[in-house]
Amino acid sequence: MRASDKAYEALRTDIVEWRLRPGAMLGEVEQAERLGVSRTPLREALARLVADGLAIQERGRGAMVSDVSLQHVDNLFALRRALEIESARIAAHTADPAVFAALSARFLEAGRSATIETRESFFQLAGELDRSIDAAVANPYIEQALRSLRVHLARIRRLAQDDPERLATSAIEHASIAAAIAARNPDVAAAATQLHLHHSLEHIKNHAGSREDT
Amino acid sequence: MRASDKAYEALRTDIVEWRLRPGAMLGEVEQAERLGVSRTPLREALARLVADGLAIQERGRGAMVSDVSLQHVDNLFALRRALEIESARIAAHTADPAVFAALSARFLEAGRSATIETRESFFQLAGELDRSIDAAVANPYIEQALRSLRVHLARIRRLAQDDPERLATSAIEHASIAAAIAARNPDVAAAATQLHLHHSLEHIKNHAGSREDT
DNA sequence: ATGCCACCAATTGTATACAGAAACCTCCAG
DNA sequence: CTGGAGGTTTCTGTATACAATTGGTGGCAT
Repeated sequence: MRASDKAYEALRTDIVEWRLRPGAMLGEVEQAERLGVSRTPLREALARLVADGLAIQERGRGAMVSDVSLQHVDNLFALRRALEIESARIAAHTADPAVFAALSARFLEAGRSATIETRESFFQLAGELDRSIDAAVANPYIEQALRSLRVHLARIRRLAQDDPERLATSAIEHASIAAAIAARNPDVAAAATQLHLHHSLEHIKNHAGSREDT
Repeated sequence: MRASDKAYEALRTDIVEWRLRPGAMLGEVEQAERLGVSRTPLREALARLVADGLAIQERGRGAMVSDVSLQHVDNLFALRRALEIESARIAAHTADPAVFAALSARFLEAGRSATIETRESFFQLAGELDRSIDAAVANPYIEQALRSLRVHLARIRRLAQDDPERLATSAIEHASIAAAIAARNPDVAAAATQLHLHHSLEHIKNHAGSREDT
């Protein structure tokens, strides 16, 4: 693996998992020494982070971890609506019903046994649905836009305080999306996605947690 | 201006305007000498092109200008539908009616006097509409996704053989979009955008030109 | 006391030198 | 004549040295 890739992955993970907080300065020399690479590959990594929108370049002072606020969350969900609803629609046209029927069943099962311990496995299952939709959409342009979007979503996930109740509801909503795609019904798939996004956003806005942990 | 920015702009323009054809290899040393910069900033420029999807990294052989085909056009328009329809919808909620009413009138005027000579001024007007919608949407995430999209659209524009008739029709379609936004009617704005995209895609697919010019 | 200018320190931006890896060509063997 | 292996060559990937720009700080003048 290239050193620049290693540096990029490390920095992105640190930012997404809030080890590098918004506003933190990313000095080239400092980060290069911390990650054990030279300034050249680290510079490339920083450029990619800026392109992703995870950092912004502060002229003369280096790169800074970009800010997150509820206003940003609204903006992010507007993009999410545009991309995910259309993706669900397309997937409902092209998907293999068996794959999504199976996913739907697994979501229903996850919804029945939702506790705070199953949180990680639930997110993994949601990731599987994402990948299955990507595969059904089969559109590299949409895929790239979604990949960029999901990085930001993973970062603001920490803003939401997930309780078992919300996880269970979310699982059922995911199950509905998968079921609609399996049924090859684009309108229902779009509606289920829109409903899920609405509830998800409402939950974040109503249960925005403080950031004093970690 | 930084040397890396200069190299990026130069290469992007060369690719968008088909001076660098799909499949062309972009050797670091060769391009660095051609553009009069060192390998380090050129490398950064190449990384940005790869991130944009205008080039793909060929392991061991450097970067290659990415391919364009009718299949890619379909994929690109699927993303365009997702982003532009939602953008039109949002703009119809927030826009200043006066701005878009004026744009609509200018599009109608452009549609009446459409010749092959007014082609460039028409594209400039379309660009103004894009920027006005961006300003109304006021969403950096969507804006970035649209910016990336428009680079690809500018490249495939050369695939379409624009005749005065299509330019006139397109102007009227743009006028409808602007008018719907001015009227603050999201559904009509979305419908007008969808119609425009459909016609635009149909035109490209039916009139795909050969690429033996320039 | 406050505002402005100049200097200084630190950080980014660029260039070049070096190392490692991959592709191509050549030569040999079957 | 064809296939494979080894070497050569050219490329990318990395490190480091140097230059230029910028932000901060201190002093001076008003």
